[in-house]
Amino acid sequence: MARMSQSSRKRSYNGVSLQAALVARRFFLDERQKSEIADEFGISRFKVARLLDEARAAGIVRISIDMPAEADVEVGDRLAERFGLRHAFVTRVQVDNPHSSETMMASLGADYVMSMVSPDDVLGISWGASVARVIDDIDTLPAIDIVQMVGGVRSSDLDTNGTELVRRLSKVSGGAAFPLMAPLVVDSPTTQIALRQEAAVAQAMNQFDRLTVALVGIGSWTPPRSSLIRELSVADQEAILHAGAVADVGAIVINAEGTPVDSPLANRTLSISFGQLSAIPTVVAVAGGVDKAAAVRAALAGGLIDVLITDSLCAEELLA
Amino acid sequence: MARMSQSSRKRSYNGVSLQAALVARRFFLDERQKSEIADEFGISRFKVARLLDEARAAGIVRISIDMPAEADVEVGDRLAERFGLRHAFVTRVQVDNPHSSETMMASLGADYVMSMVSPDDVLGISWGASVARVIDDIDTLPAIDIVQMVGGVRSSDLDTNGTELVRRLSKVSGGAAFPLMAPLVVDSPTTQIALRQEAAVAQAMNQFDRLTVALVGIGSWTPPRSSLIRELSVADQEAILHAGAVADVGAIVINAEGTPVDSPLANRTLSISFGQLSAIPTVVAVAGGVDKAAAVRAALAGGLIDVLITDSLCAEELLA
DNA sequence: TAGATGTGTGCCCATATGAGCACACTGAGA
DNA sequence: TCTCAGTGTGCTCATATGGGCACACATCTA
Repeated sequence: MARMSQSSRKRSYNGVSLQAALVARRFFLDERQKSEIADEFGISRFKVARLLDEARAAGIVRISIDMPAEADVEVGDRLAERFGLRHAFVTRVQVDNPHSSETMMASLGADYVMSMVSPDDVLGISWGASVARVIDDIDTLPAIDIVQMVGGVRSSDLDTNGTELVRRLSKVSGGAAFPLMAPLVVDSPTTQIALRQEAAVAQAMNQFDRLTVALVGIGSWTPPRSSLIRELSVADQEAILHAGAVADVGAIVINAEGTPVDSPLANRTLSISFGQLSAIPTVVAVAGGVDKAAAVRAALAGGLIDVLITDSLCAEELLA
Repeated sequence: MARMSQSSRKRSYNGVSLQAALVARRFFLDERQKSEIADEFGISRFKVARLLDEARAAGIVRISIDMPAEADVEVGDRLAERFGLRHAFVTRVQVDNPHSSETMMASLGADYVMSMVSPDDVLGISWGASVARVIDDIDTLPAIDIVQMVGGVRSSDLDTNGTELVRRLSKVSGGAAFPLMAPLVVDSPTTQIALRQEAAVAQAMNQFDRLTVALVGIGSWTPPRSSLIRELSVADQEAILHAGAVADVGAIVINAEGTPVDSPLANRTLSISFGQLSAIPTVVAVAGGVDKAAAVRAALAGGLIDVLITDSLCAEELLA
């Protein structure tokens, strides 16, 4: 209909016509439809679209999203891109209250799991303080099955025990619970094989291949910040460290490249294997603090993780 | 696909989930498509749309448009709504430089005319300083016809003379020019009738019914701020004032209600009539200053104007 | 003057999007 | 235990929107 003069010189404010600004206002602020705006200004809807593009390109339209102050989304995105993660969430560590980041990480992790889990999913969980805190914050879930991915441990207190966590979560979900009623580490491969065949144990471990989502922590070996270490004899610890251990995920110990180390535990643990964990479509890892940076980097290198929830201290170290 | 837990309690930051904020960021900042975002977060595109609605409703998404600092769009909108105008543009008067508003009004008016005129339009212009300044700023136009709507005047200087303005504009447009080669006011109705039939005059006046866009000024009678007044004998002035004159548009004199006054000029002017002006789909009026407020209000009351370009002084008075 | 080139425009058509609906699940009350 | 609003969900289908194209016009060049 209305055809503009061909070479209409643009009287510009910030590089675009006043009209572009007016159109942008109608569109973004008044939320009118483009064709409606076109009618109002007597131009074609295509022109409206082009003016909007112009306005955005020229920076006339400024959009900002209020993020929770505690979440540093920008750094999260950088992390995600750099390490090929689907998502990375970074909580800002407050200098006056270093513990707050743990709370925030838990909250973020819980949010994420609650929002992304669908009724067809099967959720596997490992153990440890970080995982426990996330689970504490999960208060609604579809009726999905919950599977314990690593055996029980001695030293961890009852609350962060895998079996206890499975029970708590399945209560929330209303789905089936698959606790792994066996120690994480046994003394001999024979015992391991025997236990595997126990109905109660097999029932849980048979679920590993069905898992679609996993929630895990990351343990560090250098420096030692891992609940796993405390479960092992000194001899085992030394052997594993000597094999190049940098991190553990579940009970899988990996080196700096993210590949499993040659470890005396190989046939003596009752827990999910490297291959099985790798096969899970969505592995969500929670780990924060400078100490854990090397371990997290190893896990990232191994491609074990799809979603990372961490804090700014760890994130900065990873990006450095 | 992914169906969320029914009563998922929203862990809220500013009333909406963190997820909503993340989705909003992807959509508004990264300009991704909703279905794309849905895939990324593993939710349906409908959910994405709803999260976006939520986020906007909660005020998490803040959009601002950089307007030229001189244009007070908000007041313009209030004016437009209050008086049923299609558009109203208001320039801010700078206290240190009161003349700047005239320049800005001219620029705004020129912008508007240039952007809204299409090749099928026929543009009519009146006369006066404001109109002249707008026309000075018009530097591109489709090849449209330009018609002079009011006859020539004695007192106005050559530059703001209607005929001169028509020539200038038609040069820019490249279309036909229809100057009105006759005095605005003649002494007797007989002369008026005679002139009307002159080919040169009739040629222009026959265009009045074809006009689709008009650019006019508004003259004030109380207080007297009108070039028209200067064209009239004292006797005429007094008769017209006595008849309730408040404003003139072109050579049409109206009262406070916006209806034409009983005037001795009725059969003695060579210019567009009230009815003809009212019939023009888009009448753009340019007038600013506190002095003109009453006159502008009258023109608005009469529904003579579709688009108003004014300054903040006049606008405030109108809205008071 | 004629041709070449560039820019801005509306239009076609595949695709993205929104309104309203039907359904599943929850939680309260009899 | 059953029923019955209330709420949140994905789905259908009409509508809004964007990518790429062809065309008109303006400007430049020989």
